[in-house]
Amino acid sequence: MLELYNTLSRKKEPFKPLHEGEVRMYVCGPTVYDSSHLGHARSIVAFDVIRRYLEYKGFDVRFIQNFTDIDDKMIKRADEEGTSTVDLATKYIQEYFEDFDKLGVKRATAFPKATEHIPEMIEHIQKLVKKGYAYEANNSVYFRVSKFKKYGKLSRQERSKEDAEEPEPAELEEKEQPEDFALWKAMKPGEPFWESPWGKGRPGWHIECSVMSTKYLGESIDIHGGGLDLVFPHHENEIAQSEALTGKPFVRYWMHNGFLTVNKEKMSKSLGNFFTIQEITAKYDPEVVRLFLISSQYRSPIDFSDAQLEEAKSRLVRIHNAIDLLQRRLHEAHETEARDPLKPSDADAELWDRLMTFQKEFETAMDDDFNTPMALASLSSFLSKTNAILSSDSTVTTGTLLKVYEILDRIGEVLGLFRDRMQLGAIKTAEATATEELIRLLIELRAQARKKKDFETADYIRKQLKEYGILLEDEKTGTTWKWI
RNA sequence: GCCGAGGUGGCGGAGUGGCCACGCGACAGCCUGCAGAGCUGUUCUAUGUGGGUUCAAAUCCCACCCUCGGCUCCA
Repeated sequence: MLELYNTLSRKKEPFKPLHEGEVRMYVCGPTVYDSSHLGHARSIVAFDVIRRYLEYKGFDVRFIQNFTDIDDKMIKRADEEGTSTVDLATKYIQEYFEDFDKLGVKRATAFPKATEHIPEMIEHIQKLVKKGYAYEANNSVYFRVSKFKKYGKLSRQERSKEDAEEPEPAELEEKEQPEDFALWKAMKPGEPFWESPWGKGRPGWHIECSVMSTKYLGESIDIHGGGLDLVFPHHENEIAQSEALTGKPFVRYWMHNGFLTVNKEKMSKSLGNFFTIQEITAKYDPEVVRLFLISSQYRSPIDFSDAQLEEAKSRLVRIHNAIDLLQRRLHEAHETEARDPLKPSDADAELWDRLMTFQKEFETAMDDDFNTPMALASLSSFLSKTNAILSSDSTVTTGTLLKVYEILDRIGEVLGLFRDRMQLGAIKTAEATATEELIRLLIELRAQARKKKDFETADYIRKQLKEYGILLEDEKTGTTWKWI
């Protein structure tokens, strides 16, 4: 039974989607005025794993993530760079996809942009005005917080003392109460604008998520996610805007990820202590970065350091080695069985047993609010056992090995890890085939030298190959090699 | 001030009443011509401090100390 922590109740709750077998989730995406940094990756990867696990559980997941492509920061940055907000957005959205494809993040069902939903936002605001939840002042429109009685139910904050947007004296004068927030902002000279019933202007920040969530997923959705910093005011305001209009619960489960910190301080643009995803992936394999990010539970803070990335790297190598061993045994078993079918042995039984235990442990961990560290622990234990069995003299049938393979593949799919490693019989180019044959020839020569106790030649071959990035490893059943 | 998260071994990180995951590092043994990988074991009588409850507490209660975050843009 899947349980997840709901920020609304501050408790873990059993997860039951609104529509049987289907999950509708919305995650707040970035404002595309600058490169994504590792803090963003923390959030995006966390919800990617959540989404993947829901799919593993058999849910049909509709996953929407927005791009905020118009707001104060967009305008300011476009001005500084002498470009338009549209070009700025195009540039960083493209970069966003490059970064997160690299990190193995699955694409959302749709990536709606704020500027593509202006008419819907205007309509929503008009309805709020009609119902008395919003009012116009000097060509801007504000939400009347005092009218929405449940305001503060998510963040447990009394009403905000300031506008959620930049507090400007002019705005404060326009607003009835300081806690009211902007739904529509009147145009200032030189700014991009859209026509509206209140004159030229642009939407406030919060309205886009309410509108796009409703448009793509319906008035009530299952999961709405984002960073902990969005709880107030962003998500609180989304609830107000949406529920004031529909009278229905906007979101059933609010989920918020913890921060990525550096020296225990939040990684953020304003503190200047951030690393972009491009910087990090230039230094570490994206898969290492991903493993690092999921080695903490998504709600816990996670502290960045090179030592942590190095640890993740070692861990990943270990996982890869275990998979490589499995692949070799599978090929061997396959060749053997082509001649003479293998009988299931005690090793088969034990491996099978461990596999079932592993799968159960993995699911229990993930069912408990997506406890990825515990899930990884079960993986480690299982791989240790697999290594022990596959390194011993006992034989395991292809049937069992294939089952191990299948389950590892499914779990790799949930974590977004090591699946590249698992390609069986990948198609090779002619050059690659020739290279492999040459390497095998050298291994054969070295084996002959070793047989004659000519270790000088044997070590020379191994050393030279290592220089070319090829690592030889001697096993009982022969010598294996891999690229390093 | 208000709201919230957290302090676990050399390090990272789980665990919400008993026997304390898992990983990284270090060391030892097995294996090996050597190395690597792998396995096994040790490091490991770890739970911010002081009290209390209990046969039993990292886990529950009380007090205190410290760190970080939100209340202004932020994943």
